Amino acid sequence: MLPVSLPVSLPGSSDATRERILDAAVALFAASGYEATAVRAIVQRAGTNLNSINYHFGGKLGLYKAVLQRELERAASFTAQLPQPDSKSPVALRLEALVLRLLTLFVSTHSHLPRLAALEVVNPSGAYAAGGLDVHGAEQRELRKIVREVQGDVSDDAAIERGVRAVLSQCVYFMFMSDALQRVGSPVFANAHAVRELAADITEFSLAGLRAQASKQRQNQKTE
Amino acid sequence: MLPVSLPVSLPGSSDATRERILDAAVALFAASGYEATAVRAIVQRAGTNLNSINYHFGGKLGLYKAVLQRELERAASFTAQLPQPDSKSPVALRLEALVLRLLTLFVSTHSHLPRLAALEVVNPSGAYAAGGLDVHGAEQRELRKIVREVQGDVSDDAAIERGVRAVLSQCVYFMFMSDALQRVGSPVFANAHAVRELAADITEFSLAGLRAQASKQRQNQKTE
DNA sequence: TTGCGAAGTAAACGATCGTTTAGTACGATC
DNA sequence: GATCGTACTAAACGATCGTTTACTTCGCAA
Repeated sequence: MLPVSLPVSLPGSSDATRERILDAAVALFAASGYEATAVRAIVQRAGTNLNSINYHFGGKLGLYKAVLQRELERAASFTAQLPQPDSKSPVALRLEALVLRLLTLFVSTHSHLPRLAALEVVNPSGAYAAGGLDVHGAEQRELRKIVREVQGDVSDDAAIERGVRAVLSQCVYFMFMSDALQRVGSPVFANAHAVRELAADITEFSLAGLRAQASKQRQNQKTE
Repeated sequence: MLPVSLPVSLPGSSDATRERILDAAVALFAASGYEATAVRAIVQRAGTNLNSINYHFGGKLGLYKAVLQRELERAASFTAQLPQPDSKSPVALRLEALVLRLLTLFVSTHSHLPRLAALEVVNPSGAYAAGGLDVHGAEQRELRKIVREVQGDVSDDAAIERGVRAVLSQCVYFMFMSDALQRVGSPVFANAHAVRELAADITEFSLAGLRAQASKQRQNQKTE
């Protein structure tokens, strides 16, 4: 046998090492959180030296921030290619597209981001900005718009907040619970079709809920 | 000055020391989770010796289990004195009472349990049984019953699961988010009145949602 | 009075943590 | 060809972790 250089797993250049570390780190951070993950475990998984994290990322925290940034970018580019109806479409359709977008952001089948975000929300490490809730800022703004539209004339700030919370809570639920549900054995969303069905169901449920909130609000305003 | 024995902060008997440790531990565990909490921090806050945890609880894990058990018992005795309408009351009333019970379980104004449970769900320590989701087993069973009742004739297992998930997700939302919301500055439920209003809103929203799910189900069955 | 066990204290142990320091290999540059 | 900066390696450092061991105190029973 000729001493050929192996095509895979070679130390490679700096960029390759960086990527290997990032790949190992995101898996471990997502599994156990920032504090509970040891840098020795990361470098062992990545097959690099103990010092490589400090060399390439300036330390454990720097690596963690790099991991978060990469996952955020990946998630953004993933949701960017989702269908996005224009603002003239019926509300029901726009709401369903938005719910699907949120679910895609929150269900951790292809991305580690939901898991990392859940860990950050429950136990913030400070690497996220402030509260770490601005990940889906654009989605939340659009949701507010849709809710106002459904509520119609009786819409005020408090009513909008109630509606947004009701819809959003059904989506974030999976960010926190998808791993726990899988752990218990409950069926989790294996394919994109199941996620679309879930989005349709949440939309159905929420549209009726929002209208009920609005009509209740209309009653209250009458009695005043 | 006579060498009088100080009336407060005396080491006291064993039971008093145990309670002091438990009080200090539950606050720190709830703040940072099991792993991130140091036993040295607990004993410092409790004003006891470093070895007191191993002496009274057999170790850090034993203390954690004792903390969980005490919080579970306290929460159970707290929700036990909540209004519970009999099974002949209208569904809307029973649903609202159930939602209020769930919210009381999940909003961490008077108890550390929701916070501990959120940390356990996202990052299980193993001290909880299996997945740690059976805390509200009785409530979940009753919710299933109510959902079936609202859905009426079109109710099957999958439909019930969808309904339960929709209602439950709006309640668990606060278990995970109440601390994060407070951190961001969003108004959180200071008094029992606000929680009751929230329960009424969730009930209103969910009842309409459940009925919409059922009528959709009815449509689907027709077209088959 | 003696002995004993429960409660509390002080000190140290071994393990693990993230980081630092020192040193090597090597291609590019002057 | 000497020099420099990049990538990588190996070893050690200081701090912190949970736990263990040895010891003191003290009420109570034999």
